[in-house]
Amino acid sequence: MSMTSESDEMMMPKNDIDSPPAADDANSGGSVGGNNPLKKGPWTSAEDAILSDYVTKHGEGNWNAVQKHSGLDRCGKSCRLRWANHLRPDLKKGAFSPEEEQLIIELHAKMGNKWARMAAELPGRTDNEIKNYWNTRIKRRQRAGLPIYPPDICSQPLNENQQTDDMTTFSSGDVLYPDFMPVNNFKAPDFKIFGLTHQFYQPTLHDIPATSLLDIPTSNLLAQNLHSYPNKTLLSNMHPVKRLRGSESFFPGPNGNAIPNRNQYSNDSSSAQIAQSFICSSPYDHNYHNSTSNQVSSSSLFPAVLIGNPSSSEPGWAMKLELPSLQTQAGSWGPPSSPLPSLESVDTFIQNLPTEHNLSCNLLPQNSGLLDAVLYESQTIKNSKETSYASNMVVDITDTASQDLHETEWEAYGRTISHLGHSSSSVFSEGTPVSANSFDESEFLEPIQGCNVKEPTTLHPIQYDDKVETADEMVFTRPDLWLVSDCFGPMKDPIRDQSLLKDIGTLLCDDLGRDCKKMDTSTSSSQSHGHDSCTWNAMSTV
DNA sequence: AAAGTTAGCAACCGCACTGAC
DNA sequence: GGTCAGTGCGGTTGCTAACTT
Repeated sequence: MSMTSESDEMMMPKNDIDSPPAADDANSGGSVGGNNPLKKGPWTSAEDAILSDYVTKHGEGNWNAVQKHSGLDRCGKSCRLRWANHLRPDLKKGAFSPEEEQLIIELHAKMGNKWARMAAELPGRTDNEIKNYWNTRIKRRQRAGLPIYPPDICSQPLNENQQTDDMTTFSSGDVLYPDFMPVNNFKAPDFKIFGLTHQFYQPTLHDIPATSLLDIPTSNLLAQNLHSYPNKTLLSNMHPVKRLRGSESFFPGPNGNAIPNRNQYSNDSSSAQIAQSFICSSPYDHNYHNSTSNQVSSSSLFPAVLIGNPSSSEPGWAMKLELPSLQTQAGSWGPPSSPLPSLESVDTFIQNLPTEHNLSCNLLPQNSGLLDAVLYESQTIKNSKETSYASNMVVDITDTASQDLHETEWEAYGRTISHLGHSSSSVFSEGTPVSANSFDESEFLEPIQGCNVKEPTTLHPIQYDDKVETADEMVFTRPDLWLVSDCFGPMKDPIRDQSLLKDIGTLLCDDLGRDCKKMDTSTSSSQSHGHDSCTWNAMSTV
């Protein structure tokens, strides 16, 4: 098929011209947008000749001048497109070769929808051409029920340059997760932050409140995260439940070891049941601590991933599977046999991370700056050993009555005033948009509190990294505190750290509230998937 | 063979962003 | 800091060829 200019010499589509051209408009030298009507539609060979001649004589650039001086009734942008996509002498015509197709797949796996960058890697090919090819390919494979990325692509380790590139693009907010751009109200950058979180501290998946994860359309999570891991392609053709069944080592445990899938997920229990298990079984469920290596509480698994929606076998399911995003890193994380990064690889990754400050600056694309302040503040406080801490709240965190303390603190949490003067009390009441599906306070608190009630009277040691954190180092049951504990290491000074953590938690929640406010205005119509995405945004940021 | 449908492609549009002035 | 040109990108439209009924 050809729609080249050779065939459209006589073609004059009905919409070809915006308005009837004046006889001598072409040479009037009128400015763009003036009285000079601009032609639209397919280019004729005559126009091509004019444009080619002009560019040959004057070179590329200043495209509006082309329209002015060449006599073409085309806007500069159209001229540029025509030249770039069809008239450039170095353009390669015809179908993509298998090598080119392979390269496109690989490039897309690395770059996502960066068509121009991909085109730069494919001499003679244009970004538009690649985009059209890719979109067509997606549709075709979607129809066929095939994964977009072949297994060999998914399992290919990335070279160091790629990793570096990914690190730099990490902050750009538009590279790593291009394909899970807002889909069903789930924003890609949030996941990015989530991924970072797991790199920033040791991957403790139970840090993420099940409630927030449950909000995310399963297909998104599965597709955008899990299936970005090396053997996602294999998984993508499986029923969500079967994936769990088939993935022997699917999620990293608290110490980075893969957690074997639980047998209970091998049955045909509905996703709702599974989801319920996550809601009720939080990180604070003592079952976690009592879990054997083969019998891990569902809370310690990556919750939303497991909440596979059986209905996700719809086309959209496959569609969302081809997400390069995390793959760019996941690809470097390990062989296909270990879908999630090994602890070693994560450690390596962490070692390559920039400084904490850089992290906050570069790796949190959507941070509002408040998190920077938090990190900066925390580091400042952390570094000033001799500084007496402002907080006078003396808490014996090893107190056997810690459960009461937890609850008390949790209740008081909303009233905490941070060092920056932010009050978190308004986080949910003011900052969070309240709707039937949105993330409201009670919805958030209840599961957690309910789980807090289950706080074991006997705290079991938790294997973390190379050390065992004892109960008195891990008394906090709030996810934010737990997280921060992970981030900043074991608490050496319980009093100081606790106050610090409270501040950070408060600030983060304030940030959450601010984000929610912003998003409330922009996503008010897209809250049909449980909690609004800002919830996930904020929580994943945490 | 004709009509209807679908797939693929070229082109356009709108928006966002960057860099030069 | 504002304006403009250029660029990149996602989404969409419109057309034609191929396919189906």
